[in-house]
Amino acid sequence: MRIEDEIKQPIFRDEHQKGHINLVYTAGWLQLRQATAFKPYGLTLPQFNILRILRGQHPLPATVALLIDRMLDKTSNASRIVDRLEEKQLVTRTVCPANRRAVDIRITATGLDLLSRIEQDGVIDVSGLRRLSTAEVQQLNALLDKIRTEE
Amino acid sequence: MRIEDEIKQPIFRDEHQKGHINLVYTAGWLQLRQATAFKPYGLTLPQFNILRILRGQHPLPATVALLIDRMLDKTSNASRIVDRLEEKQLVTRTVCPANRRAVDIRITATGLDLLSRIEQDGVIDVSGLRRLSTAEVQQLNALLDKIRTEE
DNA sequence: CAACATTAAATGTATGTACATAAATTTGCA
DNA sequence: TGCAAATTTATGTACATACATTTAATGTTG
Repeated sequence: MRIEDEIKQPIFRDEHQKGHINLVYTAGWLQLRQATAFKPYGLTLPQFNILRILRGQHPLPATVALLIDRMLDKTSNASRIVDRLEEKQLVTRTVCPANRRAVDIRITATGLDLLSRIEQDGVIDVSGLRRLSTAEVQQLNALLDKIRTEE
Repeated sequence: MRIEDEIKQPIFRDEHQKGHINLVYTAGWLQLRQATAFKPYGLTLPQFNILRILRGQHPLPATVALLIDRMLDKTSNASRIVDRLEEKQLVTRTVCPANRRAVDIRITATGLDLLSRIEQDGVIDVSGLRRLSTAEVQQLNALLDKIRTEE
């Protein structure tokens, strides 16, 4: 469906405004689809993303700072997302012995199991961008990188 | 900056996964820029968007249902965003006489003034997509619409 | 070494998102 | 008419986002 119809706005100021709105709307569309897919497993999207970063580190621990560094949303509060994962016993938190200010965060066996179950069920591998060919995705990546070019 | 460097992930599973992450990341980047621009005026991005819809209706009222219909994020809670705008006296709420279930929401003179001040300051007209040519934005719009194609 | 700055994480507060449910009103139809 | 269904908004709860502040540990420097 064209963006004009999705939000019932027939006319945009210009193609750039329409592109901006389309971009934000499409990203939201993708994220809602993903969030819905993870819901049966009791995970939100940020929780899932942090679990995956932790699996990437496993068996080494990650600190909160490392999680923020790798997260898409730098301003989100990794500390509290880890709270939720800890309550569900999907991760552990221990004071880092080498630097007692830092906290070592590790994925548990339960957490690893949950991730593999999600993957076995094929939840992740269905790409939200499957309508696009590889060439089209490359085009998209180039355009997006260009948008974020600083002066 | 390339998305690989933004989130310090050197390798993606495939171009599609990279595109997905790039899309979500870039939309967040755009929204954070916008939110920062509106902050000096005491408005959040959703609040600003609702104010603009109300101005589009002015002097006719809008209902909550109409706001939801035109919002990018259909699941957000328009009622509570209107709460904030009402507290700031930028909008009024009155029971709709023709249908007492509905609520007539109107932008106030203060609200209209605020919007024109924001526009005079040139906050909105600086497009987040100014790095792209018109042809590139058209390409982008076509790709985004294709992503959201249903089976 | 003591004082001060820096770093790492947690906490506080306001707002927004996602979804379920409630309350009031209107509509439709037996 | 009367009553169930549908409509419209508001409210409740859990979680996330955005940003400021606090707490504790570590570094730095006179």
